[in-house]
Amino acid sequence: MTYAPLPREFYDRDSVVVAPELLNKVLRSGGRAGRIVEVEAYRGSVDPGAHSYRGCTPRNAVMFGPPGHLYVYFTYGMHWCANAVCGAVGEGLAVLLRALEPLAGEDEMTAARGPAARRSTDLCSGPAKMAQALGITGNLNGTDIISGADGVVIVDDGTPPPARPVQTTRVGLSAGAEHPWRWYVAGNPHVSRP
DNA sequence: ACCGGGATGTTCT
DNA sequence: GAACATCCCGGTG
Repeated sequence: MTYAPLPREFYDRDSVVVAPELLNKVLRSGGRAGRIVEVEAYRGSVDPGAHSYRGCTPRNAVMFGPPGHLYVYFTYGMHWCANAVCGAVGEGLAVLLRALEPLAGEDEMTAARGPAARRSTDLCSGPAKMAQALGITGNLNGTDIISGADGVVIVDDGTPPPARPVQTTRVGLSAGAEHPWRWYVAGNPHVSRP
């Protein structure tokens, strides 16, 4: 067991390459951790579904910064979602972390999620559920997930990515919905939707 | 099981 | 003023 943080070179590539390789890595936030089982790639100026499509704004500035940082955004008036920034500075690439299989801190996750989470598959089976379960909000936007200095890090525990991940179109988009840039671990019950 | 609507506030047109 | 990388609850079958 190595539990090595993913290095900068891992993130410094196109998000469409990084995304499927993030499957089966471990996201840790303080004492809570889970295996990444569902991701989506967002691709900047070529992707009308990406927040970064129309260029840098105060909201999406972190997406245009260095890879290996966390981009956290607020949506629908109540939900936070978290991405791993990829690619070179200025490209606006990121991978949305959509679902985890809980590995540690399940009691904290359950407390954070509230009464709606009755089963372990309710804890992190969606991007906003995952952020809520792990206590990730806007105050972690821009933090370094290579050093993990602010408590959030992605590590490799030695489990390889699935040889044959399921690839589909992304969830919840109007623009850019045709691109097949979502991947998940086949058969995993913690995925947001099959 | 599946579907429809409401919550709730930031961001950008 | 509209859209929004969502989720939850209550209806019906």
